[in-house]
Amino acid sequence: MNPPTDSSDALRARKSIERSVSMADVAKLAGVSGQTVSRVANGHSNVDATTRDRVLDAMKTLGYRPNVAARALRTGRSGSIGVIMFSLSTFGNRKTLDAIAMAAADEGYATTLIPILHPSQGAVSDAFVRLSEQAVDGVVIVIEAHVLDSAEIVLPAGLPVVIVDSDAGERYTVVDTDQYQGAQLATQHLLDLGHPQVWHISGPPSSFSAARRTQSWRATLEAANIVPPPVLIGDWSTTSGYELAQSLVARPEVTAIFAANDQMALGAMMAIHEAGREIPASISVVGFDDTEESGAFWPPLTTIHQDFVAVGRLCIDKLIAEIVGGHDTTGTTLVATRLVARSSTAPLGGTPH
Amino acid sequence: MNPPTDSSDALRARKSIERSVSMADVAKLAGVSGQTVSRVANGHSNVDATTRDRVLDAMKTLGYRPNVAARALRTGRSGSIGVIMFSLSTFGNRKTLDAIAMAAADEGYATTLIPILHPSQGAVSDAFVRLSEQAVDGVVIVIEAHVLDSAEIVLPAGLPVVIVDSDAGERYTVVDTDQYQGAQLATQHLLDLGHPQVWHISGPPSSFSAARRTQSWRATLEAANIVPPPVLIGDWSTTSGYELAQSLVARPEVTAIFAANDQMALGAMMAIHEAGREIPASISVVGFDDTEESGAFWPPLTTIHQDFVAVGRLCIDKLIAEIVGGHDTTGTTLVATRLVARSSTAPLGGTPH
DNA sequence: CCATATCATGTTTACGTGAACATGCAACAA
DNA sequence: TTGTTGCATGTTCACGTAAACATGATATGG
Repeated sequence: MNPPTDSSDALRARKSIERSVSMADVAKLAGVSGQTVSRVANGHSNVDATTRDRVLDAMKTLGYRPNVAARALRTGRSGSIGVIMFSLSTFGNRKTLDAIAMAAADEGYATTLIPILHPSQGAVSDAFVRLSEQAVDGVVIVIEAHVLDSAEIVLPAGLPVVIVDSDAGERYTVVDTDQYQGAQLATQHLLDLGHPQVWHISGPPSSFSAARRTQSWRATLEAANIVPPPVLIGDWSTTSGYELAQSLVARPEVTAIFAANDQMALGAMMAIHEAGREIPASISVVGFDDTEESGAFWPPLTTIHQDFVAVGRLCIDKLIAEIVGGHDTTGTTLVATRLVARSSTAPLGGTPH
Repeated sequence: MNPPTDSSDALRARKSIERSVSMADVAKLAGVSGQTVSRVANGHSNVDATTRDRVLDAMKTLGYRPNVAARALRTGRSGSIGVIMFSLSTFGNRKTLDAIAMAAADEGYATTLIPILHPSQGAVSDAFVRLSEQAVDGVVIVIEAHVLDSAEIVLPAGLPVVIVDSDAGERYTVVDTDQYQGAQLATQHLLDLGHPQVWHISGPPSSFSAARRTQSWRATLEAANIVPPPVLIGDWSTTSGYELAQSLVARPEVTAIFAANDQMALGAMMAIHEAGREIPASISVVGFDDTEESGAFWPPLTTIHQDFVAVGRLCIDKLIAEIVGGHDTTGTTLVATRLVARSSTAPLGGTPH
C-alpha cells in the first residue's frame, strides 16, 4: 500500500519522466516572457536579434521541444495528415503510402496511419471514427469512393480530403495514376506486336483502378475493331492469376495476355510455363505496376510503370493547399504511366528477345 | 432547438468549419456539468445510469468527439504510437509496419509514421527530432541499433521503445524474427538434401537481420564440418542477387544457394536460367521471407516464412505494457520461422519436382 | 520641443480536457 | 433526533501554447 508522501518528491520523480521543458522554462532562463519564446519558436519577425539569440540559446540548453498537443489545442492544427487504406497488402497501396509519408515529412507533416482491418462496412466506419478522434489536418483516402458512399460514413465537415483510386472528382479532390492511359498503353503494345486478340485478367471489380483498366482495355480493342473476349476476373493475387490463366493456356489462339497487375501476370506466367508454352514466343504477357521484382521475373516482365512518387507528392501538395487555403476543392489530377518493354512480349510468331 | 445566435454569427459560420463540439456543448444539452460528461466519456463508474444515458444521448445528438489534442495536453497521453523506419522498400519493413498498425488499431492506438528520407546520419537525427515534436506514447524503431548508437541521437528520456531488427536486447526491449533459427533452417535443408556446400548471398552488412542470417549460415556449415565459402554481399535487391549469382552459375560445383531474401533469390534464379542451368535439377535455391509472390516464381521458391503478424503484435503488446507500466524493460523476444518447401530445391542430382 | 508612429516585449486569456477538491443528498447507526 | 458514511454531481484549476491586447521605449516629423 502506498501511504501519501508528505513531500511531493516521489511523485515528482515519477512524473518527471514525462515532464518536458515548456516555454515558461525557456522564458525564465532567457529572462523574457513566454510570448517572446513563442514568437521565436514560430519564427515571427518582430523579435530583436539579440533577444532571439538569447532565447535560442536557452532552448538549446534546456533541449526545448514544442508541445504539439498544446499547440494543436491552441491553433487547431496538428501537423499531422491521416491516411486511410486497406492493409498494405497491395503493391500500389504500399508505394502510395511510402510516397505520401515522404512528401508529408518533407513538408513538416507527420503521417498517421488509419488501417482498416477487413474490408467490411463496419470496419470502414470504425476507421472514420478513429479518424475523427485523431487530430489530423487532412486525410488521404486510398479506398474506392463507392465504398465511402455505401457506408453510412460522415467525413468530418470541412476536413480537407484527397482521394486516390476513385472517380469522385466532381465531389472531391482526386489524385491518381492514369489507369486508362496505362491500360491503353499495355493493350496497344500487344496489338502493335501483331496479336489479333488480347485477353485480360482483371483486378477485383470493387477496385476502381481495376475497373478502369478493364474499361480501357475493352475500349482499346474496340477501337481496333476487335470484339473483346470475356474478362477473367482476378483479385490481384498471384494465385488468381495462375488459376485464371490455366483456362487460357490450353487454347492455342491465345497469344497475348494483359494482366491488371504484375502479381497476376506472374501467376499467369507460371501457368504458361507449366503448360509447356514459351514466353514470349508462344504467348506474350504484359503486367501493370512495374514492381521491383518484375524485371527479374522469368522472363523479365513487360509492364506499365506507375509513378507513385508523383502521386504521393501531388496528394500532399493538394492537401496542404486545401489546409492552408481553408476551402475544399474538387477535380481530378492524373499522373501518366509509361510502358517498360522487357522480354515477356514479342511480335506474334516472333522470337524471344 | 438551436439557441439564438448573437452578433458573432458571421465569424462563427466561418470558424465553424474547424469548430467542433466540446464537452461544454454536450453538458449544456444534457443539463449536467462538463465534468460529468468527462466521466461518461471515460467510462467512469460513478455516474448514475439515468444521467449517463442522458449524456450519451446528447453526445450522439451533437456528434461529440473528444478532442485528442486537449486530452493529450491534459493527460500526457496521445493515444498514438510512432514508427521509425527507412522507407517501405523492403518486404520486411512493409509487413512489419502493416502488422504494427493493425495491432495498434486493435488496441485503440493510432500509428504515426516517421519515415527517414535517406539513410544518412542527419536524416536519422531529423527523424528523432520530428519524433520528439510529435506526441507519441511510445516508439517502435525498425532500424538496426548500431545506427542509433553512431548518430548523436537522444531518445526522449522515459519514452517507451521497442526495437525490431537489432541485438540491443540488454538495453532495450527487442522483438524480432528469429533470424538465426531461420537461416539455420534454410542451410540445413540444403545440407539434408545432400549438397556438399551452400553458397550464400547476404543482405547489406548494415542490416542486423542480414548479419545474423549470415552468421547462422556460417555456423550451420561449420557444425557440419564444412568450410564456408566467401559470402556474396548483396543489398536485398533482385539486381544484386542477379549480378552476384552470375559469378556462381558458371561453376558446376555450385549446387546450392541460400539467398538472404526472396528478391535476391529471384535475381539469382534469373542468372541461373540465363546460364542455361536447371532449377532445382542442377542448382537448388532457398530464399527468406516467403513473399506473396514467391510461390509463383519459376520454379516456386523454397523459402523461410516469417510471421510478421506475430512480430507486430508483440511489439505493440510490449510497448503498451511499458506505456501502462510506466517503466522501461529490456530483453529480446524472438518469433520462430518455418521452412516452406517448394520446387526450387531438390536432392543433389535429383529430378525436378 | 512635443505629438505620433513604430516596434520590441509583456500581460491576459482561452483552447478542451480531467484531476483534485467541494457540495449536497440519501441511507443508516447510535 | 443527529452525526456519519457513501455516492452522484458540481466547481476550480492547470496542462502549454499563441492570439489579442497593452505597454513602454525609440525614432520621426512638424
